Amino acid sequence: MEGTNHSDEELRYHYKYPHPSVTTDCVIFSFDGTKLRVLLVQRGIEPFKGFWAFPGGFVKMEESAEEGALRELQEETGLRGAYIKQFHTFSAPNRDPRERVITIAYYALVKLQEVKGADDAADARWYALDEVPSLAFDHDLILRTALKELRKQIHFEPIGFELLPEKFTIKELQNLYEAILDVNFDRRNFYNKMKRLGLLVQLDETVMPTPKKEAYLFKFNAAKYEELKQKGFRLEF
Amino acid sequence: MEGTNHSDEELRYHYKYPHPSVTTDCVIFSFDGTKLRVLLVQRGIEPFKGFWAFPGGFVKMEESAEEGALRELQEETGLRGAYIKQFHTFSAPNRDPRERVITIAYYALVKLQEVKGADDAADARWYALDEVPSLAFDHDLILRTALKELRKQIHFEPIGFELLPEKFTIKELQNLYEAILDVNFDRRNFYNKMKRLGLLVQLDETVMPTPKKEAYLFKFNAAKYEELKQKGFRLEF
DNA sequence: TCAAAAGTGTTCGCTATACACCCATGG
DNA sequence: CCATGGGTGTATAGCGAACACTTTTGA
Repeated sequence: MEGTNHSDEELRYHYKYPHPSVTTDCVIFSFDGTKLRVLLVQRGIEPFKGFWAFPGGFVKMEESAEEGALRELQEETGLRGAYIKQFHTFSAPNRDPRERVITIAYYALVKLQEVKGADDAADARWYALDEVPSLAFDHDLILRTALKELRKQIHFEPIGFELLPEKFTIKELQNLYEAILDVNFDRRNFYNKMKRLGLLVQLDETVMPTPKKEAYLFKFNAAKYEELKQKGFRLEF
Repeated sequence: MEGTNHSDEELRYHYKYPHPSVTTDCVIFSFDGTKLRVLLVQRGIEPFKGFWAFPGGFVKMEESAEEGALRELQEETGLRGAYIKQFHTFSAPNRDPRERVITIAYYALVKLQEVKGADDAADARWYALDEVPSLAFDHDLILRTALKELRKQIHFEPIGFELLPEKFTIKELQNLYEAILDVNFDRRNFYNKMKRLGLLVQLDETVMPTPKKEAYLFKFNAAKYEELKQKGFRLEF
């Protein structure tokens, strides 16, 4: 395919061989306290007009794909320097009907309360995982792949904390792991395991998540994590 | 950068915006019984002329990146359908001094004895991991990343078997895992663990790896692996 | 005073780990 | 007959999983 439909004057970049377009797409995960959510934007133009898709865009010539993904993330959520991870590059020849587009896909983990303001755009919405509609292009596949990689990743690194506020209850942490891995843990075993790992610091503060009993707040022990990482450890869930 | 230095007639592909080149690079691992090895090819042209690098090439417009990687693998080793896995896409703007090149990197696991014939090319050589010289472009980084991902992957899937012949001794399997993970296991514990997992089938055949005592041959129990994968299991090493 | 949520243990069985014994073979 | 390598076992400690008791609070 020789470029797209523009007049000749606009086609200022010439190559001996055909070149694909390269984009980044960003699967932005957040956690609402109960469910994992992803940020989708509604397409205003064809193809797939009206369909929902992940935020994304072309990789600029002077930036790396990761910088591009961070730029997309910032444009969409206002966040700088959130956790992102490249998880797969999608390159099926006809994944975009217009021209050959290869997309380098990232997932991002953001704290919902840090981004709240930015989601008042009419064309952007946080979808719970079980409410995600059929998506544009191959974005269904991208989402499935992102989830699979997120679940793998969480066995090696405590990335769950990227989705929680600074201070959180054990219950919230458990809900998060259950939402990501789609399993149920025994409350008391989860507590014991976390205690043994030493990745949590119990604070003096408490909150009343329900009007029944107060619950301690915890924060993530980053120092302990770095120490464990040196020795090479495994998170088990 | 507006393409490379060719006469205008040759530059038949025109785009409104600059497009990067997209290549695949293939880190081909094998195992010689003691050490993990990677296949390197020596560059005949600038830049990095004389340096060693991973086999790679442009992704054709009608093939996916994975198909391109399989094609590279076949050209270099003669093997069709070996195990390959995409592990990262490298996109630093100046990773190639000529023009913007983004590379989708795969690692392949091949059985050395199936490829023996193909490595008589003067410009290709199997290097043991601790003998790998300084590589062209960012291929040092690519190798480090490939190894890291291979080590992760082996915790979830028994990909080690892709590097061994059909029939092998427990000792060979242990050597392989030790080479990949760069650790040492107790011979008897390794044996017990493998036995419990049920992923091995002991054959009636024996060999004499050393002139001391005969050793049983085993083969991989693929059916058992599929069964375990259904239930969701974890390989521990 | 009772139901519901949260803090904190205990017990049991399995597995990782450390370690031991026996057998076969070549020198 | 002994050194070496390989097959197979056992004891212990620690963790995962199942399960219990207590406390606090609002209704």
